[in-house]
Amino acid sequence: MPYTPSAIEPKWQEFWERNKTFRTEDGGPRPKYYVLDMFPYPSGAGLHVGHPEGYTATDILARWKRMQGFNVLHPMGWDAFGLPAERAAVRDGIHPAIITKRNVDNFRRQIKRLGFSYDWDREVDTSSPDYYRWTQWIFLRLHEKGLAYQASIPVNWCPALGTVLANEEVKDGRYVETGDPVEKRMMKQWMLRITAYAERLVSDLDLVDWPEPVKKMQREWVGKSHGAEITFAIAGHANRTFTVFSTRPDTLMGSTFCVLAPEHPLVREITTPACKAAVADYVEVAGRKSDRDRTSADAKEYSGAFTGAYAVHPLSGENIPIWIADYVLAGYGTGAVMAVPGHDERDFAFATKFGLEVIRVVKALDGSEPKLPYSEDGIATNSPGFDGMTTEQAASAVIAALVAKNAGKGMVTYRLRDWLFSRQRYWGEPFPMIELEDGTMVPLPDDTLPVELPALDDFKPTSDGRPPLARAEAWCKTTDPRTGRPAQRETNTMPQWAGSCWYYLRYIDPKNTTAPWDRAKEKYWLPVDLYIGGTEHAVLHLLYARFWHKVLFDLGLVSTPEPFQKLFNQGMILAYSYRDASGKYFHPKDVEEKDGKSFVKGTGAALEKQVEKMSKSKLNVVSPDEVVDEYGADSMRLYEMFMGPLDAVKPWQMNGVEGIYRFLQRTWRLVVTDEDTLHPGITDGAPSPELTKATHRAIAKVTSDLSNMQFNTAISAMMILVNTLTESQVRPRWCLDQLTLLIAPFAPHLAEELWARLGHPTTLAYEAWPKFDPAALIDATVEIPVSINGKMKDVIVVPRGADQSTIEAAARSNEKIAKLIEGMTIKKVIVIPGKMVNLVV
RNA sequence: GCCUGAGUAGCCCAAUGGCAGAGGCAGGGGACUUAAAAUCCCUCAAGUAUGGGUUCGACUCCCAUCUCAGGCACCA
Repeated sequence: MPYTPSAIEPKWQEFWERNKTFRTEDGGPRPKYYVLDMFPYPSGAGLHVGHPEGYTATDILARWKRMQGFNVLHPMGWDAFGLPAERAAVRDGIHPAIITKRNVDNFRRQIKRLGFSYDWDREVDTSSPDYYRWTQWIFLRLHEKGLAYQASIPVNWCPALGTVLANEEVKDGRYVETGDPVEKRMMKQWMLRITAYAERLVSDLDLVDWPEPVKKMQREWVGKSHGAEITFAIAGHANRTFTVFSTRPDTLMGSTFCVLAPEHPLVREITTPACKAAVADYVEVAGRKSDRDRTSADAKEYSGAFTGAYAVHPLSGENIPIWIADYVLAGYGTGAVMAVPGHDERDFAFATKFGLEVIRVVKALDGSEPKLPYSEDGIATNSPGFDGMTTEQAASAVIAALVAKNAGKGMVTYRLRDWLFSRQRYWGEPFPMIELEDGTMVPLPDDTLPVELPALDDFKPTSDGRPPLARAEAWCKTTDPRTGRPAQRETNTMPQWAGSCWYYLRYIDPKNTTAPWDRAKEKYWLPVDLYIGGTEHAVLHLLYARFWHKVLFDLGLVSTPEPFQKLFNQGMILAYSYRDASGKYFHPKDVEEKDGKSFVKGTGAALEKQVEKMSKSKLNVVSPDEVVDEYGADSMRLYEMFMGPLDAVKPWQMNGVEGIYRFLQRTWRLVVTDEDTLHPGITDGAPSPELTKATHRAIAKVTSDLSNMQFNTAISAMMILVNTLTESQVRPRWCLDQLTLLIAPFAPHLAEELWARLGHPTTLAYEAWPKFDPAALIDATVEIPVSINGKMKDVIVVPRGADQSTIEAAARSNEKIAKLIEGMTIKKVIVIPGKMVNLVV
């Protein structure tokens, strides 16, 4: 029988399912290994080939670790709450739960076809009441700790979506997912006090084995900065002060004016009558500007208005003017800055525009006076009492002087803001909170959970702008279970991030009905040993999940300070797309390529070929289904790993799959003939030295590549072994067994089938991983390149372990080399035993 | 603008500072076949983005530049 994935793959998938081959026990003598995928949002479009990239990598490692004797936890589930299902529900009039179930079923089907060794008994679904009951439970713990609160704040309101968005979801004034514009609105919202964990979210990054760029992005997101808080009195307003934050307190003596954000609460009060009109105008204009306009990079045009008021410089006692300008952000720090135009680009640009005084208070370290604005560190100057000090010394001295005058102190601030945690949506976790008649918001007791979503058939916000849940009037109207008094349910829901903040914990104990997870099981399984997913979650998901985990840690509910010990980001898979001169895209099946150029089939019109992100509109999406249909799951898996390093961005090439398919066929034919018998060359005898060595070499290479997650080169090593065995008419069973075990994590269906045909009665999922003998890899002789002036000229063969003089003699007596060096003086000979010889002439 | 990462045959990609090639695709040739497909065998090809530097020796280390990808961008 020729290699027929469509026959053997379903067979083994059924076998694994029927025998619960991959069911995981919680505990036992084997060491544990928890390998986790970032679970998918089950979209209506189904899987594309990017999803299984990470899943294949984790599956290979999971299978490999099992063969190495680890107790492996490898689960899968669904991040099932979310906006797309709700929008589809509004559009099609179908309940989001039904849409979600349909999508989940499709995702599960697609994933199961790829033969991943998940323990499906642990599948979780964040939109199931059994799951979100515990999401609500964790929210109550956050609330108890004072980490969840309501506040009326300016929020990012997205009119197109009819909901607010977290700061992280907005970029350049638009929703990052859809590009819909976002505007500021004051609203009462649930907030989570993630800022209380800012310091630990930064410092604990030292505890984990994550890619440096991701750590950096998280550090920058938290944005820790050291400096001083400085209080300014206001001339003529005896009881009024304002506070600024500065990272450069050493430049305080160079502060020639102050700037408040237009929204600063003091603006109205301190503005003098003469300036009132101009200031009011400016506040109005600034308020109307969108975030996008206010921060757009090209709009380097500074604007502002003078309030007429003066601040008292805390050290010099001089009066300096107070301006307002929208380059000072109301939401960051104190919403006010001391302007040091000599040493800050923005202040400099502003001072230039409005003719304000600029003075130098920092010289370069070499004493020179670089052009202003000069924002590097240096030596203080023009700063009575601090002259001659370095930036660092001056900063501490200024802080000390401020402390003495009770006008400031050293301070650390963070860019991180509290997390806006409510959405005006239907398809999310309801808050387990009720509002009493007196307006107080109180938590529901744990034993009333879950607060289930009410049945609705219209998921739009109400006509008066309240969230969809407000439509469920009977549901909203409730009583306080403690007092029996009437109450209203909270109608906001949690954002999609909520469910994904703790799913890795639920996998540990997914069926527990009395607790979110069992403590002993948690202690056994955590932390996650390896977490693989895309870079798109480098900040948001990972920061939120770490925050929740730390809260749970402080509550004694989890035993590790960090949830994910090692993180790895897979690179994105791109695809070729074809576009004609007018910009119209063509599907690859309508394209033919000739001499490296692309043409439309039929018409012959010339096309541009480029590599782009897969997208429907570019007609370049590849679905795993089509690949599995044509080549099988094993080819799909192997090709995804063979394309290149896991973390590289790389283009999908269908004929690359073809090459992999051919490799698997060759592997198959080593063992099975087209007549469906065992290959006649298979023997039980000892393999030849050559085949022994080739096999040991493959074992060594695949093993070390797997430990470094270098799947592409591991596959290459297996190809070499297969090619070597193909050349041989004698096929020692030992070699074939070893090869089958090596390939098992990568192409498990093929491996199981060959394993069975080679006469093994049980699954190879728990067979011991092959061991190699380092001695078997050593050759009796080694080839050593000989170069002259660093250019390789010939190769000599010497016994392994030959000493320098032997090698040098061999090199000099080599016919070709001897001829080349004839008549030349050898200035120097470099011999690295076992490596090379270099003659310098 | 700033910070990362990456540029190696036509393409995807390998190479502890020591023979530029492991593997795959595509191309060429051959065997098998009535023929084709499939299969098997053989084979072609770049000197590593560019310019400097360190070294006996550089794809690898250092500096500058270019291109691409990703992240950040009034955060005081």
